Amino acid sequence: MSKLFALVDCNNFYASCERLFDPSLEEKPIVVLSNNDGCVIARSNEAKALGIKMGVPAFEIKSLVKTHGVKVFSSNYELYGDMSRRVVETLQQFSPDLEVYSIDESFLDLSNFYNTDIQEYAKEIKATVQQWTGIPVAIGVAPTKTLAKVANRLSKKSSKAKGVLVLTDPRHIEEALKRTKAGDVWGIGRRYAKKLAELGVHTAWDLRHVTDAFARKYLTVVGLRTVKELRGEPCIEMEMVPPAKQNICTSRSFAKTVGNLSAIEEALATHTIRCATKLRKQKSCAGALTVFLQTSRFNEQDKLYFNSRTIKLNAPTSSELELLHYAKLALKAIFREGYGYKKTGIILNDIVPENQVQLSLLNAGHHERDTRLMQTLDNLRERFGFATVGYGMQGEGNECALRKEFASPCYTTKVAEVMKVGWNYYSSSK
DNA sequence: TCTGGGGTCCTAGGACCC
DNA sequence: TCTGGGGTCCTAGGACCC
Repeated sequence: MSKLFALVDCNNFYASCERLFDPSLEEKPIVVLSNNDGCVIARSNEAKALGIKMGVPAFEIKSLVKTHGVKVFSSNYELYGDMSRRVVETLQQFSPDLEVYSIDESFLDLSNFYNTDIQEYAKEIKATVQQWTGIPVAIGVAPTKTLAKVANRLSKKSSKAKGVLVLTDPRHIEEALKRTKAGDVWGIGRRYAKKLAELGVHTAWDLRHVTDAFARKYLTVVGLRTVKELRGEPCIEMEMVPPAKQNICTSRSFAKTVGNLSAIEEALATHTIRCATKLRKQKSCAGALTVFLQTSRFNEQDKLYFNSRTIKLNAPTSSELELLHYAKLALKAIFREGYGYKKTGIILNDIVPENQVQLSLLNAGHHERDTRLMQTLDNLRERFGFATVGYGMQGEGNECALRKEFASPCYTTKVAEVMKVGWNYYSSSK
């Protein structure tokens, strides 16, 4: 039986979310900025029409913002996460076989609907999401995921499609691939697009017709899969259950450069706690951690520095007390006086399911006590917000604090009662 | 002055083993 | 003196995604 996939993609997702709470923003240019209000990561159609490009630094669009009254927002990931969940819940009404591909995209397996009027069905999905969540979406439907991506993209560009495009007829597929640049195909990035152009492959239609050997040689087995998918042969399966992450990372840039160790320690402690929380959420333990520290990539006069340190743990753990202890050691090992640092972060590696961790007699007692404490902390943070419970080491200084000049109002106010546990809790009690 | 954050997969090459 | 070949594991680097 033939396969059929839909890709549902939220239009200008973050910008659409911000617009939801303020109807006066309808048809106004909106941009959403990255952490630290650094660069543009989402734009409404009106902002795109002004020529504001994805990823440009915020300071470069200042005059455009002023002259055209562009509404600027700092990013609010809690809001976007919440809206994303509502969109997914709505989509689940239409097919139980759903893959959440990213915060604003989901694949639906519609193979069982092959003989129904798929165009009408897709239109109904689009209208329902709009009505239930207020988020506009575009839908592409095709026999493979890669072709569904192509369809989705064209559905937004064509005024006739109005956000819904079904590609099943071979003549329509040919037309679509001829109108799509090779570099706009899912899996073909900037480097490959350049290389392909040098080899005479310019459109998705060209790419569909390269030989397997050519694809394998220049694009590896991954690219070969892409080429086959363009031919209509499904190679990329639905992933209904997201696999556990093999690496978990938390990092942030500082609003200003920072030179002293204790301020960086505070920031790293917060990153470590966030990272450990993600780790426990997927019920895993980490066998190693990597801490990195770097100066700005952009400031050419200043001395550049990047360094990282990996520490293997005696046994996999999800205790943030233990992780904090080693993160601090790793940071100390790579910190050098005399630099203006811009970013630090932690990566948890060698991740295993928590129920696979062998308890040695040595760490068993510690482990049980830590596990109970971590559960308590997770519960408190879940109920009252992440800032509820911290440690002395996180400090109150905000030398490394994020800049968020354009935050939208906080509709759900959180209780912020700070309970302090000493920085030395772990090491002194060991 | 001001430039994000968080992931995955593949390949080539070196170390090491028999 | 003769100096092979196959396998595994690990890591760094490069490519991609949103």
